[in-house]
Amino acid sequence: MTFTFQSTHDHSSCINSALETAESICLKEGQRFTKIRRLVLEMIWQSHRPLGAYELLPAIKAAGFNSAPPTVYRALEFLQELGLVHRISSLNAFIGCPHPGHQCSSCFLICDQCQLVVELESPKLANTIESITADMDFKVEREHLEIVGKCPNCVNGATIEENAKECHE
Amino acid sequence: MTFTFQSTHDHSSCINSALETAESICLKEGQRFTKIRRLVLEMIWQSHRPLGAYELLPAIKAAGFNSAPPTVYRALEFLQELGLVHRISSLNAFIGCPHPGHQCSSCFLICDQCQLVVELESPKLANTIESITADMDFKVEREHLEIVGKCPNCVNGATIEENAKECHE
DNA sequence: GATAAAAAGTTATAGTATAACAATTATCTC
DNA sequence: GAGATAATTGTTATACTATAACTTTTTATC
Repeated sequence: MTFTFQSTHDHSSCINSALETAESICLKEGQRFTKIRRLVLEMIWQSHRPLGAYELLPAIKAAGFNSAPPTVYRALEFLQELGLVHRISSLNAFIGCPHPGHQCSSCFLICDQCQLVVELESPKLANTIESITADMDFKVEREHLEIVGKCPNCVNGATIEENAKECHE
Repeated sequence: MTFTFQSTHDHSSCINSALETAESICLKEGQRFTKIRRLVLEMIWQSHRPLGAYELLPAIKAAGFNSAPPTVYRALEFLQELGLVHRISSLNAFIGCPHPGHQCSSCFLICDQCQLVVELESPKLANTIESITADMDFKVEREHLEIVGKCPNCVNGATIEENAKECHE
């Protein structure tokens, strides 16, 4: 079950399934899921909050790898190209994709209080984009919708600490 | 008439109307439309391509002002707060808003070949966002949709130079 | 004109990302 | 398995983007 802000959420299964999916996608694409790449993806999936590239460096160093910026940016670039990770451009930060391989237009719901982010696939959004661009000959290659606001937990008065303690650590 | 990738487009009227609108909005809001702010807005409206903050510095310097980064970032922040300018986060660049004051959800059509950008208001997008978020208690504060691809001119084989020569210089 | 508030000047630095080249490791071919 | 090739990682340096903090100047208000 994909994370959608609910507290009832088995996060370790998020991590495991993300790693397994990544492994099979790499296999299918003939790409190597190296230790650094796996480590970076694992770090990113530690939470449903986007992480900055520089926040990943300590873990890389701790694991005994070179921890200069190119190391992490290379891994992130690789993961993004396979659709395993997305960059939230307004935050200069990266988050795991819950449904890599799907093509449907997706959007990001970003809570500006607790920083949790949910990615949703939306056929309706795909339609909207299609209808916005169709009558003007614009050829869409990719799209990125960020919706910023308050997540259900924060709307209902959860403290940031409570939210952090829940599933989405 | 708002710019929508057409070549038949009186660009000097774009600039003038943007500056006049800005002036009246500042007046209404009790804000000062200082020379630096006007200059920055004018520079941004020189084209329908987003400009990086550092690209604005030479013009500021040429006009006799201090051209350290804070100067331009302050002006940009001011203009953004009044809705006169938007930041295209995936490009770290800024573009003039063609319809400041309106609230309807807007999106950016970004040509990755000639760099022209069109901002469109879309009630349909507003609906879509509403329907995505409504049934999950997410309280929307703002949204930002970037659609990247090829604009009609580039789809139809215009060279970048041709496109640059047109209205949207 | 004195005072307060806003804007702009100035210096320094934080944060994000990539270029370029060297060294190492994995893969492929024979 | 040895050598050639390609992919990955190490390493150093630097470019690009943005803001903090404090000073000076300008503008508005009394």
